[in-house]
Amino acid sequence: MDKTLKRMATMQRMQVTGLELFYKNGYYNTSVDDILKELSLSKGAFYYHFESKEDFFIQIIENLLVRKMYSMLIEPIEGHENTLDLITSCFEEALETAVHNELDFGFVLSNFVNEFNGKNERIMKHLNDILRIWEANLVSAIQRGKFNGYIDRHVDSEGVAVYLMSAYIGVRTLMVEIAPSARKYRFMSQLRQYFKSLEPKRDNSLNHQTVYRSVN
Amino acid sequence: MDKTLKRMATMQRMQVTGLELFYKNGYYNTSVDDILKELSLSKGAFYYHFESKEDFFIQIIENLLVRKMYSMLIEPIEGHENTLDLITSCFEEALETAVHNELDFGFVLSNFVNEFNGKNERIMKHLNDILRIWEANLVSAIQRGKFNGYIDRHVDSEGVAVYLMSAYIGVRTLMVEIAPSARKYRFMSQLRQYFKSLEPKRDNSLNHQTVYRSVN
DNA sequence: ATTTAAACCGACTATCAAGTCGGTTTATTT
DNA sequence: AAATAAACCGACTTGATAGTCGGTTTAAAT
Repeated sequence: MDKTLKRMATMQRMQVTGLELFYKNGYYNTSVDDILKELSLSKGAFYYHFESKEDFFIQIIENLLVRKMYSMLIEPIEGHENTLDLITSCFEEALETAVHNELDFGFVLSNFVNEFNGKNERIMKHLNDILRIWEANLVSAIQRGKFNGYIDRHVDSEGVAVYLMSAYIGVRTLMVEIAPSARKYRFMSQLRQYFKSLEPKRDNSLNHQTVYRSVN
Repeated sequence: MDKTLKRMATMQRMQVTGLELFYKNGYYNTSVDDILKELSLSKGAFYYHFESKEDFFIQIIENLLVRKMYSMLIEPIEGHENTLDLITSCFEEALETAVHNELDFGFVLSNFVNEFNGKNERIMKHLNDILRIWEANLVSAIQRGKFNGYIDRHVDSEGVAVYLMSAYIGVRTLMVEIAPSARKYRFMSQLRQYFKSLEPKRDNSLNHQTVYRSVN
């Protein structure tokens, strides 16, 4: 095998397993040896490829977390259809993977925010960057929704974005132990209820209302 | 000083400082010595009063966390006035203490849930108990609101409770680093918007039909 | 086949943290 | 004042864990 390929493959394996264990047990509670044991690799291999445990983690953020966030929570809401529908099914899908105990990267992110807050400034910077991207993307989705007539013009886009992120992060915390599936269902119902209240008021513009109805 | 009093005083001091440091740096990232150093006490004193670090933490939960949760997030919404107003001002107040970097016990709780989830079953049991109490209390508050005519009868009480807890826990996670005050303000606005949608509808069953059908 | 360097091994060091324990101080009782 | 026990001290043990480093294996290049 090509040397560069082998290098990439090994690093990739380490990062994937690393993320799994870091998420499952926490960063500080997972030793480098834990990861290496899982892969039947040695300390030497690890420190040949990575400078330090911290450096390793930052590479995981950049290579895995960021990409997954994009594909799961950012790209799915970039279309020009009804924004609220897009966000609804995006959240629905992300929470469904969570119910099945798969990695839900939105939560992985907030989980790490909790763990590193006030402890590791360097890592926090990377995590906050992703949060900001997520927020910015939601804001522009809301604005698109307003422009296209799916959302009332008087709605505060930033406010909705913060509220959505809050709700998502929070429900994932609540889903970790108690009745994940039931809580997901209840959460999604209330989210729809909330979204209802963001739709254009009748007195505003009948045109957009019709657009909405036809799409629905 | 009375022996029993001295004992209580020392234990109390240890627990208060312990909670502060555990919250700030995480449980696993805070050593018993860190706490003792802060208080100019020794290992001997600690293990004279507590069996282990874990036992110490559970006593903190029972003596400090539970009580504070009650006084900050449970008792304030127990009245018979407009439930939605009660919850609004309760959250408003709790988030305001958070803005000023004081201990916000709702978040302390969810923070610990994140840290111990999958790692320490015994501690998780205690934390989940508190979550359940919070939830049950919210549910009965919503039901009271329905009974008193402040909330629409068709609203799903459990759903609203889960949604509220989610939103609260989530916004606190988001407030840890970026623009806490602005986020609090935006969050509260959207919460009010959401609450508006829970108020009784003037013309009854037809509207609710539409609401529930749009769930697609 | 030989060379060379990347990839990997694993014993070792240094450090830190939980918990132990024999001894000392402090305050109460008699 | 002496006796007694609670409260506290701090050196020590035990067990992790991050990171080091000299040595070995593997595979591409010549």
